[in-house]
Amino acid sequence: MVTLESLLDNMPKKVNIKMIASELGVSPSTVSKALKDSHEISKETRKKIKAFAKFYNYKPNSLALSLRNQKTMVIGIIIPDIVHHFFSRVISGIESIANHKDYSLMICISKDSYEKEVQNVEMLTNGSVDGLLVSVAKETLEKENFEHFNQLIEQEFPLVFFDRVPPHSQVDKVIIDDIAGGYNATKHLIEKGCKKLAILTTPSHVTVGVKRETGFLKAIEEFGLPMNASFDIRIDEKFDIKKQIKELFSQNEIPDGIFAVNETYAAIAMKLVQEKGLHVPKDIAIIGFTDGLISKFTSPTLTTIAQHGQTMGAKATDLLLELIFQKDKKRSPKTTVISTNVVEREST
Amino acid sequence: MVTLESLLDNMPKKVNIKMIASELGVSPSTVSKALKDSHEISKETRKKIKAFAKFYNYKPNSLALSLRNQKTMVIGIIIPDIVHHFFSRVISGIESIANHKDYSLMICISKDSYEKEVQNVEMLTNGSVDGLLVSVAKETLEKENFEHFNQLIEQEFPLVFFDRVPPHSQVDKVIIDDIAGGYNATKHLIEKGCKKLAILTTPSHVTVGVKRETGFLKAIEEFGLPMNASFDIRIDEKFDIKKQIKELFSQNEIPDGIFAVNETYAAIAMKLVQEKGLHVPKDIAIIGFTDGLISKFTSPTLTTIAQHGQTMGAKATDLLLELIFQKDKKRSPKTTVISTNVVEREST
DNA sequence: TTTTAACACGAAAACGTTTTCGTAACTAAA
DNA sequence: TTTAGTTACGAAAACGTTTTCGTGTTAAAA
Repeated sequence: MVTLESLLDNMPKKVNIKMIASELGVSPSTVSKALKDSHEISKETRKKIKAFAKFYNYKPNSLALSLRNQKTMVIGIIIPDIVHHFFSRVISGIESIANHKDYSLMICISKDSYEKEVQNVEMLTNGSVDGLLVSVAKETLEKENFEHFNQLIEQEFPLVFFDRVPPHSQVDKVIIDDIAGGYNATKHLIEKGCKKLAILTTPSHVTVGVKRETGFLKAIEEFGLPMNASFDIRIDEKFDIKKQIKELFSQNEIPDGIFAVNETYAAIAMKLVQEKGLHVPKDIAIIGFTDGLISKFTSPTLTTIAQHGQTMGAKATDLLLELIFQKDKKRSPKTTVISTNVVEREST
Repeated sequence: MVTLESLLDNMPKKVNIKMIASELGVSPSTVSKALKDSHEISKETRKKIKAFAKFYNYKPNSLALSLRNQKTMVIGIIIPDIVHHFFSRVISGIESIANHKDYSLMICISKDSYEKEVQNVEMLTNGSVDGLLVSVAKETLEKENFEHFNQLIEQEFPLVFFDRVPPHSQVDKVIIDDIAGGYNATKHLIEKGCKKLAILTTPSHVTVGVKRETGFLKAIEEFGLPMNASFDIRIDEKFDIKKQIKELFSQNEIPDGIFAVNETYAAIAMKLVQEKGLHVPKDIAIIGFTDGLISKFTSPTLTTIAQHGQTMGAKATDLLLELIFQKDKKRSPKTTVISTNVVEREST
């Protein structure tokens, strides 16, 4: 007679339905049905099979399930960088929704490289995931080559962009209201009495930088302030950031308010201002853009525009799941805008 | 006659080998072989099939491949939290190695919950990944219940722990040399002239906190300094951190040097010291533990013990890949220790 | 002209599931 | 006693690959 213990010894690392079936002298179909409590199978057989399965800690193989069901319960993510507080927060937001609906996450990092992004897209869309969440690599935005995404869209593959999105295209996306953010940041500086505003921004292919500057210029114009061209610094991260920001203070006239389109630029600018012997916010007020950690720990603490990365991730996931479920229906792309708000601290 | 264009219209979203085979009037086996350039297939047939496949952008389905080859080329990761600079760096390190060897990443977040961790382990080990990289949840460490991992180890499932590892167990792991780190941090403070040292640490179930304190105490003893019990603050993050740190300054005697076992505690402590009207480092020197972002932007900047998260991720992945490849061979568990170093800034 | 070898391909099994369909055995109704 | 209806299970196909083995055709050697 075969005891459970002797079976234990014979059983290899991981049991599957076939093994259970042959050990119990039934067919795989019977086991499968029994484990799902199908009334096609007699009570006693069900009980026996379930007990056996539990004892050997049987768990269905997810690859086989995915192949069979034509769905993986996995969401793919492509981000430029993971060592970035904003993106971590987005991922956290994605995870909270995904986890709640029993989806797992497969994360690829493009390192802002076009080639890597293409590879990642190919990798993820060959059956591994049910849908894709993408924040586009800088290099891709520079090249303006979105062919790899267009293919997916043609194939009606569930795809949602977030934060860094392709321009002018009809796609599903979740973005920050960068224009309003830039506007509000600038307005905040103006309300604090600043008259000579500078902006630390990104090269023109980075959409978010451009939009924040648009808001900045809008406010400047609306409040009738002059715009000094040399107060418009576009930082190229390929070179030394500090040096580029220093340009701002090497002129005969210096600003009394600085709007930085991200936290790092703001923090570096603040250090430089202080090194110059000037006081923040008395001599120069500074406002940043992000919801990172740094702002809370600088001296003085940094006023910022909060981006709500977590919300962005959650919304993007909601939208993606919508796409996954009503895959058949024809629909027009949807854009969700996340609004920002000023978090006032000591630097303004 | 069937033209390529007319086929295009008929072709559904994603082509597979079967479709190619039937369109071209050959068998699936022939297609598969042709695509691998097998000399079993004639040159002309090969050329025809490859052209067709390329035109329709055929890519093999990875689920089917994984099922067939019994390997997924995916590494699973379970971490307590992703919005944490250290863990992001570890992931970045993992990714760099994994990517280089054509592995992808599947990331789960335990949120420091035991239950979630168990779910994540089950999810990932049902065929989805070839190996697992785990940093254990706080709750699991508290409960000291590692049954879910023991099962994997019995099954000889490739598994490597990093940073937060199960204590006393015979497992493969990569850890920071926390004792040496704590020792060196303390020694650094002593060399800077501090005599009354305080430590901001974690509850005793968090191994890393305990180890850093062990190093701290070792240095204290070695240099013959007194240890004031009320200078040993164990912070429980369930309550207000700031309030707990304040305890340190509410006594009649206050320390002249503080060792914080992480960056946040250090930064908060520094703020508090300054609020008290005291000077860092003149009145009180502070050293932190981490390689986060905050340290570089506080005023004064924070001296820290660098943890090299990226290196940790890379080493853990190296080890895991080793396990995956020599899965058969019996071997004894290996522990890799990452050494730390003092990064001196202005706070000491 | 027969045997051997090379060539070019197809059939089938396998990876681990689920589900549809078929059917043997038994029970209940006609 | 025949018919109809359950009950309880198994066979087989399907998801998309790869690979082993077999085989019909042709060309070269005997």
